[in-house]
Amino acid sequence: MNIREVAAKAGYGVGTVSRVINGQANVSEQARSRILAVVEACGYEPNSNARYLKRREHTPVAAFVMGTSNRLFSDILASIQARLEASGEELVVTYLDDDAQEVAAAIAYQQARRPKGMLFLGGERTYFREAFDQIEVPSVLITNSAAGLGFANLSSVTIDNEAAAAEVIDYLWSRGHRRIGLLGGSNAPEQTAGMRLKGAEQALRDRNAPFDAARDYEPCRFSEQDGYTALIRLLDRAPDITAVFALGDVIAFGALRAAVDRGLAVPRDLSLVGFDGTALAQFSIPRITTVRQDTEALAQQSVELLRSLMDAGGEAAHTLVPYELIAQETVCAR
Amino acid sequence: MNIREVAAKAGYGVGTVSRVINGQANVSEQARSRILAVVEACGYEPNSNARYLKRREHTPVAAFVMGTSNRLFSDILASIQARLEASGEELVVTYLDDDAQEVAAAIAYQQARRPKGMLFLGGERTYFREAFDQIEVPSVLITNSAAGLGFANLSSVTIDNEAAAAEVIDYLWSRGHRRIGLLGGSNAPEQTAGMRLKGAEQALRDRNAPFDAARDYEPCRFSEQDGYTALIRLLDRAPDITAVFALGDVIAFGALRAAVDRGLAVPRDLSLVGFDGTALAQFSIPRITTVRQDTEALAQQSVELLRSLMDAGGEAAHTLVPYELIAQETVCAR
DNA sequence: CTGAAAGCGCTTACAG
DNA sequence: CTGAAAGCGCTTACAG
Repeated sequence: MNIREVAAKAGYGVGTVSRVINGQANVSEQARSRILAVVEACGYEPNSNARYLKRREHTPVAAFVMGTSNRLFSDILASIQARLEASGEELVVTYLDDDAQEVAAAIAYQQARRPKGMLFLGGERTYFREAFDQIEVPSVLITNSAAGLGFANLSSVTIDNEAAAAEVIDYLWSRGHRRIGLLGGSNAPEQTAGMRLKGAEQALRDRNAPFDAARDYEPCRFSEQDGYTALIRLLDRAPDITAVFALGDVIAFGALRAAVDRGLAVPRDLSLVGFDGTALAQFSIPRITTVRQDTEALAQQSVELLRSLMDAGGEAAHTLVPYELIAQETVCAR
Repeated sequence: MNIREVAAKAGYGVGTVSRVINGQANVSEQARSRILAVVEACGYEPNSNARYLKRREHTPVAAFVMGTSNRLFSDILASIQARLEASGEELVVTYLDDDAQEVAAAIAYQQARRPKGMLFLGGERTYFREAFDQIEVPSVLITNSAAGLGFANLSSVTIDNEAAAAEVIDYLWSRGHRRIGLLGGSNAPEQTAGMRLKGAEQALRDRNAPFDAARDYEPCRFSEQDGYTALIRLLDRAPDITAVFALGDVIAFGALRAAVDRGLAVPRDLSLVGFDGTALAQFSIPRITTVRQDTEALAQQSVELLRSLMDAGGEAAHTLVPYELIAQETVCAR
């Protein structure tokens, strides 16, 4: 079933059918209703390849997700998809490795499929700075800031990762912790987790805390298993730490299990803070003290920013959404 | 940059360029290398809309995921995407509500985008029976069986949900539990969770257990929060149950938290079994006794079945992958 | 081995 | 308000 068959059945030309389908004004009521009836009866749907080819507009919005086990990202993604769908936009999701080069993947994707827009869930500023100039479509970086990078087609929406991480350190410090371990992400300087690492390190340095990254920081990917083994390694190396700040809930969740398996009571023997405020932290036993990111706000803002960029004339903007340290059950005073 | 420009730069016709790009044999070595050089230099990538339009082959493989918080599905999905990508196939993911009509969504999608193939993560046999005849593209149902439905273009790969659920009941029974509550999914008869419900109910009936679905079963969606509130409702209604079988880990995880908040020690006061064998069960405190599904096998088989269906001549097949009841820390004897 | 031409299914000026 | 025609960027018989 194609547009010609619909036109024939309805007794109009294909141009008129096209106008009806696309809701254009200059069509008679009679033509509209007759054509709509045929479309309805046949269950006709326009071929999107032909449509996009003609409009030179191409495929749907593409999302690149860093890491496959990050619950925060699935939550945001589901909300973004629902919002996009509400306005008739499709979303194509590509999962990348934690340490993949997201911008390189996006460049290849852009060439092949010409998406309307692109969304990055997680990302490293360094990669954007170096290669994003090859990206022509409207894009939004989510959970990291693109401010200062100077790309007219790249907006961003994020919490202030550095400040939030500093607040975690402040919180632990105020509870008497002096030897604090850091867990997760990589030390790639400008990755989402890297920004948190930076904020935490700076806060420790501000307090003249005895922090030595080589000993007190253990990088790992965003998965429970990686968080588990990373904490084991960290404890082996720095057994005197009294608190651990995991740079993501999924890591904290694995670390919590590792601590318990080591015979450490949390928080009595070891305090633990996560990051993201996902269901993992909320339903875990004990509940994990964490930094809550508002996934709905993140999703809503990203869609809005993308849309503004896609409408000609929209300018890149960098939005900060609020975060909140939620004191739950995995930190106690020293 | 389009194929005509490449042809002009290389000094050949567009037909020859097309043949080179598509790796066809009947091209001279000289033409191939000259064209490849131009392609390389310009970073040319063929426009996929035009390509798919022409080939009448259309867009990439589409996956429909039932529910947005189901960790099992994200695990399978990541593995499927990696496998597809290895053979140059793209995957487009659509998240649906737990209770959406996946086949209706697929029909609309098929009309609009003509995917090469479709994958369903979760699904209800009833919907397939009623409407799948409108689907023309090769498809695979994952985590539920399509055996007996008789569609030539629908394969399936799943564990035996009924048998696995019966085994859980058997296990709880052998540990002395007589009043067993069931939690999660809907009573839609042939949904993935519904199959488990069916197997569990049958096993209880086989033992003449005093099971009354209206009282001892509480449906809910696949999320921690829903599992949490569902267990509360179940316990309010049937306070004498000694064990709960949650039809998914994500539900069990929320239920575990609810039990503890109610002052029930798990497993001393209440035993709990999950389903799926995800990281949630593996890292939870206590570790949740669960039925492990082999996500890698599920992913590998689905891709294989889909590929066989896409290669002309492939026949629909219905594969059962093994499951394993993993006794962990949330069940004790009565 | 190669080029010229038709056509995939749409949308959009252009006439009328 | 409507139709006929061009053209989006490819692939693929068809000649040569």
